Amino acid sequence: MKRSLEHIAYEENTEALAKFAKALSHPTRIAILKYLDKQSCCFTGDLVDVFPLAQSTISQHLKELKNAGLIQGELKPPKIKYCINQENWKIAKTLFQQFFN
Amino acid sequence: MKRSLEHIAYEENTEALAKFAKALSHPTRIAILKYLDKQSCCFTGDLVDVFPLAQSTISQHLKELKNAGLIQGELKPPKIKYCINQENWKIAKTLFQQFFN
DNA sequence: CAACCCTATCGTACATTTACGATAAGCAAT
DNA sequence: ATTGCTTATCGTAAATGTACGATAGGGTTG
Repeated sequence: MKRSLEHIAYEENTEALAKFAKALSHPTRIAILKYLDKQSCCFTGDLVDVFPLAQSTISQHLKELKNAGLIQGELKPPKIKYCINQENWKIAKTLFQQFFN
Repeated sequence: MKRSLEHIAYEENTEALAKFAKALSHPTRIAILKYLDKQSCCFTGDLVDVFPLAQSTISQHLKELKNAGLIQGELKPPKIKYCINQENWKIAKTLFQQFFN
């Protein structure tokens, strides 16, 4: 990618906002979050039933949402229950609000 | 990418939101929009001076923002004046607001 | 029309994303 | 310990994204 070696010094919160936006940049992930919000929580398998995507693909999207901090998983053997991470959700909400004035 | 051939039928606005989020998914584009908001408008050259990026790279980012509808360009020969596209900006704002409840 | 300024586009290189099937890993129950 | 269920991870393939330098194009001015 021939990137500049030095890191660009962005303004406060710019990168945090970009990171959240990136997590939201795929319609499937938006849809997953909408689903989570509606159901309050769900298991990976539920999503595999809802979307015409492979289980591994869903798992990958969940991983990205988790990495962005927008969701969190809780072990409910043999399943994993995913919920919105309310704390970070609020942070994201605030960042977008501020950004759009 | 071995994509599914058929298009997934997402809920209303899901793809529109993802498209806006994608435009915001790079810190440089966020920074450009913040700059545009502060200055109300600017020329490509201004941004080339502000960011440590090649002119072609800046131009590419502007193109993506334009494709997403978030900015618009106006010919002011020999320059091009870029401004926020207020109409679509409002739409994006509303979509994010709705999404975050 | 020639020269100039500014910006877009082209060509290229490499990283990242998205998708799949196959396989591994974690845990409960038999 | 083995089986079964669920989910994550691996390996792979193709598309997309990000960056650069070089070049082209559009429009004004000399």
